[in-house]
Amino acid sequence: MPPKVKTEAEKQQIRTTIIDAARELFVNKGIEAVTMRSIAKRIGYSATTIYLYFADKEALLRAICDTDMLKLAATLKEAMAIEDPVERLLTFGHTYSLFSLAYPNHYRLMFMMPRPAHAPESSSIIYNNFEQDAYCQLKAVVNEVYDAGLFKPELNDPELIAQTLWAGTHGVCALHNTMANDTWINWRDIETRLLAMRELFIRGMLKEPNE
Amino acid sequence: MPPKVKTEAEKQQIRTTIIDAARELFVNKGIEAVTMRSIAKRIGYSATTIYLYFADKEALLRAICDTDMLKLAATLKEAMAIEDPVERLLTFGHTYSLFSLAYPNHYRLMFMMPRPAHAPESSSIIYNNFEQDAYCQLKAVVNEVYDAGLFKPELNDPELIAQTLWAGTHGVCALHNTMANDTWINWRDIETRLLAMRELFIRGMLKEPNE
DNA sequence: GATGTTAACTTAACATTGTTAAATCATGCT
DNA sequence: AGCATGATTTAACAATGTTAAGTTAACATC
Repeated sequence: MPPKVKTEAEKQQIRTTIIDAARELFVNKGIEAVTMRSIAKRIGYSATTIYLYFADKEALLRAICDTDMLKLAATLKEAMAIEDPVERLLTFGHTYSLFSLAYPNHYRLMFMMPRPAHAPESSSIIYNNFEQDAYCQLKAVVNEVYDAGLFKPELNDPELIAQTLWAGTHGVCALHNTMANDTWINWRDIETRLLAMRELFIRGMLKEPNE
Repeated sequence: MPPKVKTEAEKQQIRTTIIDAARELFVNKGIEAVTMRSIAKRIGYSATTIYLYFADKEALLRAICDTDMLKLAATLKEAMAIEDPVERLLTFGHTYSLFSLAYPNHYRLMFMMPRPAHAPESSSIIYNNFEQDAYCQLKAVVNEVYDAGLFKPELNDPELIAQTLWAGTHGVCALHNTMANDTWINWRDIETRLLAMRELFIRGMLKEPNE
């Protein structure tokens, strides 16, 4: 029973319905549970219908990825309200970490799996846009701390600072994501490890109070 | 033409033949190229023969992983020759990074993909063994620096220090592994980023010369 | 030395996957 | 009424991991 002539808005609606179904499988059953047929069953469509809305599975996954990038950016934006720039930077990083802990599967998809050449125009995200691009936000926060002269004088490349901060935080989150259940390592509590990394940033990047 | 009755050594030989073939596909064609049939073709066996030596594909992959863990540990051991403990620690980390750059596919398999519950006895690696376990080596190096009193006094948990060092280094390596070709980020050179992380460690963890 | 047992290996087959080509089906237009 | 068209499904294909059922050759035993 195909009701005919779908408006563009209705098509978009179906797109998000598919994305939501895929995301649900994804979050609950893990990444390998996302099969085209299972998604289709969940929304009462046939598997091939998905191909009318997404080129292939890869495109669907990237669409999920994009919507969650937007969600991450929206979440991070809340940290922007904090006034003190240093406090804002630290909270920004911690919010990012909490996101990675709350949505481990999304985090893996977004930041731990190889992207296929990633043509930017095939993405619905506008990069270098403050509202949509979390990395852009990070750069902004870092720049404010930098312009306030609060980083150690040896550090003179804000973009490199941002990339180092990201790498350090990502390292804790990613190792936890992958190896939290590996018993051969006597892991400290994840909050402890995040705190240790934050303190490393403070001691290694920020000026001493008297400097 | 099955020549009969294989000694245990011959069986082990076939095991490593399979592993080597799988590794080769793996390194050159990427991780998704490792299909049981392609491995089999490469060594002139039938695909099902592999199942006589490995329970399933997962077990084969973990076997590759294990042998490369050993290779990593052996590589890292060279850094142990350095006398100055701080220099040794830094070189240790850098050697680790170079390994991750030289063998990105192995690195992904070893440290970026989720392990299935990872029963330690199903692994051929002896954990907490200095010769075979890279993390154990890291702990040893960190402990020496710690015992020499060269870390900042706030840092009083060597294992946490080790985990933070690992996380920071892993973060740079893993982000590079995943996103090196993402053009929406103005990546600094990978060597520059590794250096920045090392300097962060130095400034944030080690005592000042005059302390 | 014939015979049967067994280890090593292969062939055939199955279920599941992503994906495409062909068919169906309902609606809107003329 | 009839037809064109878009939305959807069914059927089918190729590839994958994996298992079950053979096949073959070496060894042991009589």
